[in-house]
Amino acid sequence: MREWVYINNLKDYVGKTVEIRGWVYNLRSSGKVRFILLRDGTGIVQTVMFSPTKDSPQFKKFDELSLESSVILWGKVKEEKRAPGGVEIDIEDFDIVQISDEYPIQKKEHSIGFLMPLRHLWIRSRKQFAILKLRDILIWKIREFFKKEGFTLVDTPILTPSSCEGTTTLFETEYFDQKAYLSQSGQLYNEANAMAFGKVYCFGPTFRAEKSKTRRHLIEFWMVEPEAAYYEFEDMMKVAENFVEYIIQETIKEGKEYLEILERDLSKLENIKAPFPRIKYTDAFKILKEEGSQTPEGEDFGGTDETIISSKFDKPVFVTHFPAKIKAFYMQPDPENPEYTLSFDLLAPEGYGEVIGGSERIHDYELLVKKLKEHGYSEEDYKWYLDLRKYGSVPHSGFGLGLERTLSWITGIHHIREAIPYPRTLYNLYP
RNA sequence: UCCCCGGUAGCUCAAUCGGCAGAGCGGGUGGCUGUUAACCACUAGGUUGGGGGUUCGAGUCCCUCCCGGGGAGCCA
Repeated sequence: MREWVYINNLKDYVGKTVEIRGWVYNLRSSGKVRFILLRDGTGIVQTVMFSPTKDSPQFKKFDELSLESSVILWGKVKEEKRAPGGVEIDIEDFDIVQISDEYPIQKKEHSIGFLMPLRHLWIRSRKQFAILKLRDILIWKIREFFKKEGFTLVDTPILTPSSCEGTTTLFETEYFDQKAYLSQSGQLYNEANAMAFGKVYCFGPTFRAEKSKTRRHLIEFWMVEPEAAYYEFEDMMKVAENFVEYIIQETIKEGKEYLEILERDLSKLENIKAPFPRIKYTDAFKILKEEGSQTPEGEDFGGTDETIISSKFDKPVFVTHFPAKIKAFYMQPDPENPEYTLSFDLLAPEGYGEVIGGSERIHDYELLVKKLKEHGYSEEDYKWYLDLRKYGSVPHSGFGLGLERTLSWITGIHHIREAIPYPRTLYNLYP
């Protein structure tokens, strides 16, 4: 295979003739000068050609080009202050691979209703490209953290026989002659895995058939969920804050060039260092009442409530000890007051809301059976899960972090649908 | 599911009290030796989301349906 050079490496080739393979990002011409802005997935470079006559063969070929046409180009790399990016290529020749049809996305504002059905093309745009590059970096940093901390990746199934939390928001599908459900969380399997491997995590897509229609919700989203045996409530909160500090700081370090494209105010992120403030649910409600929230105590917070609480802090804030009746059946009751649980949410600043939900899990067999029944689940369906409390049960804790919410926060974007390549939202299943 | 806003050229939008359907961008043609979402000139481009109603006359008012956007609830 013949070798070619990627645009992000061009500065190493100043003075040399290189081959570039890419797509036309923009075209400009001014009499006897022609510019092709070429993009190749690693960056954009301006290329230029001159001709004393306007009907040279190269100019004729240039005039055939349209936006997003695919092109292989040869030319000499030079430093050029006038060019965006600092280097430019003097075109020696180029081959057209394919002339693009008239490209629907223009270099101007478009409505989201226009762009969403063109998502497969929209991801070529600078901002969308930058967001998805940061997603890649963030995912690697998440894996890196758990690798360093001695957690084992143990994958959990996507097709599952029963629910993890509630049944109203499950996607049901046929599984030969049975019913199966798309996973909402790998947590129950994580608990089994933690009893085998000690410290584990799973990381994959999860599905919630919620009819939610807000900037913080996706139908299909990615969640990373650690779970550790012998880790109690406080231990897991420490993991959570160290984890968040690590993935934020490492991602902004490695993803600087993309955050610049997005014009993200980095000072707000550089401040995200553990430890994070903690506030009990009941105390959070005192704040909410002072601020005039209408949410009745004992209920879960609304999105605006989360924003009120998080605006009191310049770091993410833990809200802890939620009432048992609004939380999942498996959460360990607070020994000081069993109406409450050893649970925690982490609220991100700047209105990005809940990015983590976690808890210590019930490890006592009798108590877990009692809670299962109270929540109306069948003991039969959870037989395997109950086994974990029969064969060497230990205290254990875990949490889940929503990837797209975290990425929205890091990138500073307004709507979560841009934090995943192909968002599944209430009304969007295409493309 | 509920509340609010919207649907006019390929795109983003305008159209005063109900009175000739318009602009910018994009497309096409021509011009320009350093453009930065280039610029200049010319040019083509319309079932005003569908159906019904009121009126001499409806993009505009009324009814209804469809589609989109924003928010709420629920959650990560």
